[in-house]
Amino acid sequence: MRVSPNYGEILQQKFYNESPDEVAKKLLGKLLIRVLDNKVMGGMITEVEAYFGRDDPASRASKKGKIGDAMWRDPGHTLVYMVHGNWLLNIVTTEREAGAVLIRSIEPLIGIEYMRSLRGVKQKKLLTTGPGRLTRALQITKEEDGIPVYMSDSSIIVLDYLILDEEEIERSYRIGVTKDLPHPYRFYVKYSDYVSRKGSVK
DNA sequence: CATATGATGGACT
DNA sequence: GTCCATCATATGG
Repeated sequence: MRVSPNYGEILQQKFYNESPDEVAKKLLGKLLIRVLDNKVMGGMITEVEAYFGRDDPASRASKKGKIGDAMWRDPGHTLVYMVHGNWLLNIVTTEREAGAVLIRSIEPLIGIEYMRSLRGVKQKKLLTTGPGRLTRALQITKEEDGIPVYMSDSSIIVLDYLILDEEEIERSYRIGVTKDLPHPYRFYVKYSDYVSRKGSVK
């Protein structure tokens, strides 16, 4: 693990213009920033999942509807939609193929008390570990759908921070999907406590 | 309009 | 581990 020489800089749009699994791994260790009511909150991305276009039975892009259509948006834009009563935050990847990265967990670093007030939980661990918990702590809803995360005046931004080595990244099958691919597409920071579930693929 | 379906979370045994 | 409240979509009558 090392700190990126570009620490603190906004990741450019081209960062997202790769396959979902590549972008997912690269996003681990980066900073997710949320600006709301002249306040700032966020933390380090610790857990993500990659979703592809066609040939991915778990992806909404393989089905009809506006969520699937949105996965053909420009890279680096948010994609927010509701599942099981929770808003889920994704970032759209490649311009050529449908795909997105689901942000599942972050380690709270900035504006922790503000996030706590929005979530109403005592434990820091329960603040932002889990895709639904994360969006509630950062107050992300349909209002935040389609935002470019590479623009400095956006309300959701991703900044450069850490660069992780391969061996610091654990992988497993995606959580909660009914039909998964025969390949692990969930990635998380191995030694982080801020991960919704541990466990790897054999 | 009615109902089924989740990329979930929280309460509970 | 199990159960079920949750609610935006999709789909069928």
